[in-house]
Amino acid sequence: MPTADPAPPGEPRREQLLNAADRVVQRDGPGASMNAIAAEAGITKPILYRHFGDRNGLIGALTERHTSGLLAAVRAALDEPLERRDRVEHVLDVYLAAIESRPQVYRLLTHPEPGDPTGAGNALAPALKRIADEIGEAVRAQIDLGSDGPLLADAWGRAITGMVLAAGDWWLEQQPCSRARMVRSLADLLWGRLATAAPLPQAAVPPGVQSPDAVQPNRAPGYGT
Amino acid sequence: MPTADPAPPGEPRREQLLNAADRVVQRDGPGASMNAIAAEAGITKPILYRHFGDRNGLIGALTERHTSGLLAAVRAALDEPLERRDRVEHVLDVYLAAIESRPQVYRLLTHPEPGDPTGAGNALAPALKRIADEIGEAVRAQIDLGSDGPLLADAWGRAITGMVLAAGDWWLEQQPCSRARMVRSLADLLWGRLATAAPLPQAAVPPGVQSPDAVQPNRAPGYGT
DNA sequence: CTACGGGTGTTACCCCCGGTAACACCGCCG
DNA sequence: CGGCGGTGTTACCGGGGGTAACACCCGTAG
Repeated sequence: MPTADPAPPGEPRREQLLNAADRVVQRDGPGASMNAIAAEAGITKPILYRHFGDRNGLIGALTERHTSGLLAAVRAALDEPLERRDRVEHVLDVYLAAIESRPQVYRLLTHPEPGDPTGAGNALAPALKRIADEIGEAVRAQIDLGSDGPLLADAWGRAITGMVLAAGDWWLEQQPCSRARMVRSLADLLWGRLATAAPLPQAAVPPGVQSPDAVQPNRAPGYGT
Repeated sequence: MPTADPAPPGEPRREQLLNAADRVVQRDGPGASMNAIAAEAGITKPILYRHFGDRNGLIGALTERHTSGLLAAVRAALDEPLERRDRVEHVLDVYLAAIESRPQVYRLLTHPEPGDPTGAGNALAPALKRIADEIGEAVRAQIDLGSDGPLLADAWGRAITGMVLAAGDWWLEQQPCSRARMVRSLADLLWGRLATAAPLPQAAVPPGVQSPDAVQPNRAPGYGT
């Protein structure tokens, strides 16, 4: 009994398939099989491959949908006319709110399939790489970091994104506190509270210690400063 | 011609198999197949499964080996009697040095297989979770953060680990600067340089703006502070 | 000497996954 | 009418993780 679905023409086939894929991913998490997605769409695999080439194509198209919203929200938050601390908190809040509202989608965006044996650089999924670039761009445009600017902007973009990824993952899993408090905690970290907080008494460093042999580079050819 | 290898008894079988697995992972990266590992060891799959149960068992045993070294190094760096900034830089340097010296091992530790469809919390691989705990422990023991201490320690442990993971990944891939400079960049971020650096002129916020509607929680039931 | 048990090893198989080839049907347009 | 593009199918391939069943060696106990 083929053609059970009259195929509403208002929605092109591709969109239908993506919707089906979306449903399966929401249910089974990332790693949903092509068979499962095809079954959910009421069809068989080859059609999926015709439309999307391979699994990456499908997942890519799927993530693209969800990424655009998150990315736009982050970008907007980065350009908000607020004081710097408030702007940073706003960005953090936008991200945490997004992952809180749709955890499965978030997992799809942040934990792509790992398989590829080539090179490195898989810590950040494509969607997150774009966020990292966005943050780097904002830092470069808004903050004066002297001659180190370009390097710091890129490095910090990755660093902050990874920080929020890991912390957000943990927060989502454990729910140890409210979102607002999590936002403040992370902003505090970025604001150097780790550096300025008082030491605990018994942990005080014996006075006179400065910086003996710490951080002696034992490898790495000397380029850069 | 079986029993080609006289099986040196000084090294129990299990260690031999792990060594073979190690070689394959160094060559093929994580995601090396059980067949490949078995072949490298000169045997066939069932023996591997007898010794390690399943793939996770093998990979687990393999990571455990390498993790212990890194973890011990980080722990030692965290307890170094240095000024706080130097201690943090030392920890960062230890991590970056480790991933720099053996990238494939590092990839194995940081990017485990992603497949599991259960819950969330996969952003940090087990090895990194342990590092995160270690950092949290150090923060809790060494720094006075008032009543927020426990929460901040755990959150920051994850956050810092994720930050270094993502930044380290990028640094390893792009090699944009020396290791020492990367260490300084990240420490600068943790030291609040993002907060204190001067704004670029054209990005100045119109005076009078304070913190209007930023960070308005639109979801999340109100627990926590 | 025989019987046993544990460790080592094998072949052959199962199921599922991603991906593809080959073929079939419908409907539209020249 | 003939094509042609889109939708669909069944059947298959190679390779992945994982397992069942069988075979061999060898040291030890009766």
